[in-house]
This record gives sequence, structure tokens and C-alpha cells, in this order.
Amino acid sequence: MAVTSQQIADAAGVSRGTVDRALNNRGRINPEVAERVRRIAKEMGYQPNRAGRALVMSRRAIKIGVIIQPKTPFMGKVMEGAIEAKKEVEQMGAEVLIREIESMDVDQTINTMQELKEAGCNGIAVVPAEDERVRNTIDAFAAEHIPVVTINCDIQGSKRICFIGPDALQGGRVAAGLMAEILPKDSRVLMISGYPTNNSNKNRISGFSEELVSCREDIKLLDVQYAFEDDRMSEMITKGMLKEYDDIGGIYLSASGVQGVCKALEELGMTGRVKVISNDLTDQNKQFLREGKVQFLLGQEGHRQGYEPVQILFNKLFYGNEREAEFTYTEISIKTKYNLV
Amino acid sequence: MAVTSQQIADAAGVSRGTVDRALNNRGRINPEVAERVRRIAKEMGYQPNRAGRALVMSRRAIKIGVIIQPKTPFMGKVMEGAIEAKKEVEQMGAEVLIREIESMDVDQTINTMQELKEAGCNGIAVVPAEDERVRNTIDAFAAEHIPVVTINCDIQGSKRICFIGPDALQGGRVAAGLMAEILPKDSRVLMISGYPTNNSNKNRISGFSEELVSCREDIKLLDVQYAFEDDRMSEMITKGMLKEYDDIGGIYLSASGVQGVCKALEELGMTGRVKVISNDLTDQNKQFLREGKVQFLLGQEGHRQGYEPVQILFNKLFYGNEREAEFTYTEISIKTKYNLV
DNA sequence: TACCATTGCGTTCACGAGAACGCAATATGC
DNA sequence: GCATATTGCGTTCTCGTGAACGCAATGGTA
Repeated sequence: MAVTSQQIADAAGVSRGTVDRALNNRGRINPEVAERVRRIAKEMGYQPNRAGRALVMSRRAIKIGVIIQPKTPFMGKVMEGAIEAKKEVEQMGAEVLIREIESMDVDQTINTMQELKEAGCNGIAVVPAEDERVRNTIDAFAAEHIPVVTINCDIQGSKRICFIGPDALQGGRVAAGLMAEILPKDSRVLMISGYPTNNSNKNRISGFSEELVSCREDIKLLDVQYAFEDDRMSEMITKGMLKEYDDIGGIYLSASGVQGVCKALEELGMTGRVKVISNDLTDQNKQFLREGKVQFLLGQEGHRQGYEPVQILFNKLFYGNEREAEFTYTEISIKTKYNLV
Repeated sequence: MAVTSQQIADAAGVSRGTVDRALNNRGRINPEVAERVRRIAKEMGYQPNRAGRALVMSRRAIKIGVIIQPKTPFMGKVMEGAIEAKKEVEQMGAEVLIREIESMDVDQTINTMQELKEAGCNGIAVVPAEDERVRNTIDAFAAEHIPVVTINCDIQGSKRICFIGPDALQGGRVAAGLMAEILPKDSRVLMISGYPTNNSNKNRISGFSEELVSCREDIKLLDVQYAFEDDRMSEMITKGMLKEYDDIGGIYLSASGVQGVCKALEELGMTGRVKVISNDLTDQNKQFLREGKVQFLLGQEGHRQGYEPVQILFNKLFYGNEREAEFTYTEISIKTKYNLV
């Protein structure tokens, strides 16, 4: 059985209160006694009982705010993860407020952060819009000792305690590695991005193109096309490009637009002949994967991106846990029609 | 903030003891009052506080036994997961005994199970040897209300409360899907299994061959070769087969033996030309993956297979949780040189 | 010397849930 | 009609921890 603080107290010949003062450096204790207690606690391998601690901590209201971006299938996964974590920490007496903001708007992001702070949140997890003002707000929160965790896309250099999300550059490289394996010799490859301003997108495209060029010299890369996450746009691009070049063997999408590409390929009767790889693991795209219209989808573990930040904030507020790692890249999972869940 | 049983009591105009009797069906209560309390609890969304419950439950010693098979790199991962779960549940007052048995021996498996039962374990997680006697022991434990969870390889039809491990058949199919994507036309494929008696191996080979034949009619499958998890054996097989057939384009290993295959390919100067896919995600094999000697490795989430069973048993013993799903297949992850962790 | 501040420690309460215990009021047995 | 179950409920203790409180003994100041 686990060692209790009472056992430490008995072994040290003091009271439990003294043990508490020694281990939590609360002062009002003879330094020699404190040292002895700490030594004994270490020897006996004392670990505070999580349940007892949780119970007493339930008095200080831990309130965690979560800000999630507009409703996309991926954000739905993030939401699910956040809700699961919410249920768990609520059983420990904490409170979680989840806000879904309507647009990827900078003002709304900042306003919601302020609102959550005023509602008494002592920790915030946020899918941030990329902007200097968001960075400033994060830093201001940090200065007020309200820890912030960034989700999915990081605000580099800001004072968030950590970032939970995928390594976009690597995400592109993984796609490139797969493309390199399945492409026939001397093919041309089309890259379709979302918004040119989105950092994740940019990084994925960089990772993809650099890696593909370096491991398959025979392949010719077309210039990046921007579909602005619009399926009609991606359809048009696909049709246009396939008409212009007859040696396109693969299409890579760094963001959404898979549906448009599939539609174009189908109408041109090239489904399966042109390989499609995308970083957008949505339910709709999974269906295309099952049907063989898409060869690989790369996932970013949305569930974990919602779940982890809440748990990290809870642990920090609960135990004063410091997290050494500033960045936690979630795994990049490769999905084929066979290993879908 | 979360609702407490005291709040339910106040709302219902009764004492907390009555609420407890109503919600836990402990009798000695007016049925009408019980019904009213239950209704109010439901309305107010009452969920017992996990910490409070844990604290009071720490009196009844929850003791969980874990039996892990001989030291292989994969089992090391399972062990890590089990140790992590052990730490977590020990903070809740439970106890976890982990036993690593030396060989995949049926007698030793059974003896260790008995030993753990005599040590007072009220739940067992075991990586079972496949044998009728093991099945009988599991059923006997179930009859004594000691829940058993099977890890990694299931004893089908036994009275384990659930199984945590990969779906071997599907693992083979995933490999086949990848092989089908990367193989040149009209190639021959070599399949190397471990022991012919091992069910997981058998299933993987079945899944692989059935799926590959069904989606690539041009491919010719060679008869399954057995390397008995021995690298010298797999090396010999590879060399022999490559000498006999010059059109082998891919090698699939359902178990270990990757090193031997890589060595053979290297000596024959065919590294990279012959595609290698294996279900054995070990650190050594990861190195081959990084070096491009292996194209894909399929993982079975060893960590989760150690972690989950302990948590499931803890929850069952703690809450009396029934788990509906008898089987929990862990995800089959696809690893390339780019998404290794 | 009288007074207050500080130190060093033990004691006690609080947290939420489970369960034993106790105590009335009613029911049953003879 | 009295003794003894049984029912229905409130009260109290327990778990382990954190923190407030209390109380002596000492230190310093006027």
C-alpha cells in the first residue's frame, strides 16, 4: 500500500502538520526537523495521495477556459477531446468553460479570452488566430499568472506554457515520403494549399516540396495552387491542371478541398490513376479513402489536441506542475482505407 | 461547480445518508423517497466526486496483477504502459503487482496467475499463452469474480472481461494495402511468418494474403515461409527465394526477422528495390526504417496495451464498471521514416 | 518586568462519499 | 399487551491532504 503522510509523521516522531510544513516549505518549522522529515519521506517513497489532495483542492475553484475555432469537422474532434477532459477534471472539482467562437477573428479571440478571464478562469487553452495582438494578449495573461496553452497552431515566441499540435513541416514531409513511394517514374505533382497566409499550410507545403524534391529527382513539382479551402476552387484547379499536363501522377492537399479534387478526377475518369494525399482527416474525406479515391490521409489527432491542454492546465493549477517541454507535437498518423477507425 | 450529494439531500429535503441509500440501492428506504431522490439527482446532473469516492474506497484494498511475457522490445513498451498506469492508480490507493515471466510457457503463466490470486489480487491482466489450460484458468478466475483482461493476444471464447490488443487480421490487411500501393506491376511477394502455431501470426498472414490477392490481381504470392522469429532463418529464406525468383518486389514479415531480411537484401544489393513491410515495430526496426531499408512498419501501440488493462481493471473494481465492449482493438499505426517518434 | 512578535509545533476542520451505527416509529410474534 | 424485529431515516466516523488555528516557549523592545 502507498505511504501516507501520517506514516511519515510517525516515523519522524512529529505530527502530520509538521510533515506538511516540511514537504511544502511552508515555514514555521525547525530547519533540522524539516530536513529529517524530507529525508524520511524520500526514503519511504512518499507520494501524496491524489484523491486526498483533490478533495482538499476542490475548495479553491480551478476554472479552465477553452476557446475553440469555428465548426469544422476537425475542430469537432478537438471539441470532443475537450469535453472528455472537462468531464474528467470536473469529477475532481474543477470547472471548465468551453467557448466556440464563430469566425477565425482576431478580435473575437481576444475578447473571448478577456471574457473568460473575467469569468474567473485561472487557465486558458486557445486555438489562436495568428496575430501580433493575440501574442500580446497571451503575454499579458502570462504576466497575470494565468497560464495559456496554444492548440493546433502555435504563436511562436509568445509566453504560452506549451503548445499542443502537429508539426506542420513534418506533416508535409510525411506526405512527401508517401508520395515518393507510390508515384510512377517521371510524374508531375500538383500541390493545393488553403490560404497563403496560414502558417500551418505554408509549413506543410514547404515540408512536402522540399522532401519530395530531395528524395525523388525524377519528379516535377508544379507551382503551389491556392484553393482557399473551397471545393469548387480545388475542383477547377484540378481540372485545369490535368488538362494542361497529362503526366500528373499525384495531388497533394495541405488543407481541405479533397472533395473538389475527387469530383474532378471522377469526371475525368482518372480516379485511382492520380494519387491523392491530404492532411485533412475529416469524416467526409475518410469516405473518399474507403472508396479508394484518396490513397492516404494524414491525421493530427484532434481529440488529443482538445484533451491534453485541459489536462495540462488542470495539473499545473492543481499541483503547480511545471511542464518542461514547451512544445508537444502530436503524432502524425497515416491512414489508409484499412486502418481507419 | 459540480453537484454534491449534500446538495441533492438539501433539494430533496432528506439527509445525505438517505441520498446514498437511494442512489446505491442499499435498501432501508421508502421507495417513494428513493424515487424522488433519484429523480432530483438526475435532474441536477449529479456525478459522484471521483476524489471523495477514491478516498473512501482506499480502505478496500484494490490489488491488480499484471503478467507480461518475456523481454522483447515490444513487451518493454507494454511494461512501460503498465508501470505508468500503476503509478496512477497507486495514487488512488490501489496496488499493482507486475510479474514478468521468463518464457512463453503455459505452466508458468498459470502458476503466476495462481500466485497473484493468492497474493490477494482481485483483478488480473495477462499476456496469455495460447492454450486450453490457460483458457480454463481464466474461466475459473471469472467464476471466483476475479476479472481477467487479456493483452495483445486474445483467448477467444474465454470469460475474460475484455481484450486489449491489435486486430491481427486487420494488421495483415493494412500491410497488404500498403504493399498494393507501392509494388510494381507483376511482382512476386514473399511472406515470412514467425511460428506457424501463433494465432496472431496466422491471422496477419491470412489478412495480408487475402487482401493483396483481392486488390492486385497481377501480383503473385509465394507460399508462406516460417522463420521462427530468427534472423538467420529469415536471412536464409530471403536469399534462397531471391535466388530462385528474380521478380520478387516485396517482402512482408508478420513478426520479427526484419534484420535478417535487411542483411540479405544488402548483401544482394537489392535494398530499396525490394519493398519491405513488417508488423514488428521495434527500435531496431525503426532504425532500418530511417535508413530506408524498410518502407513501412505497422505498430500495435504497446504502451496502450500495458496502460489500458490496468485502468480498466481499476475502474471495474473501483466503480463496478461494466465494460460493454468485449474487444478493444488498439489502433494499427503506420510508420514511415518520417513519422517515427 | 511587562508586553507583544515570532518560532515551532500539535490540533482541528474541511473536502465528498461510503458505510456503520443509533434511534425512533411501526410491525410482528407469542 | 409486552417483547422483539424491521423499517426509515439522521448522525457520525473514515479515508489523506492542506491549511487555519491554538498554544506554549522563546526573543526582542520599552
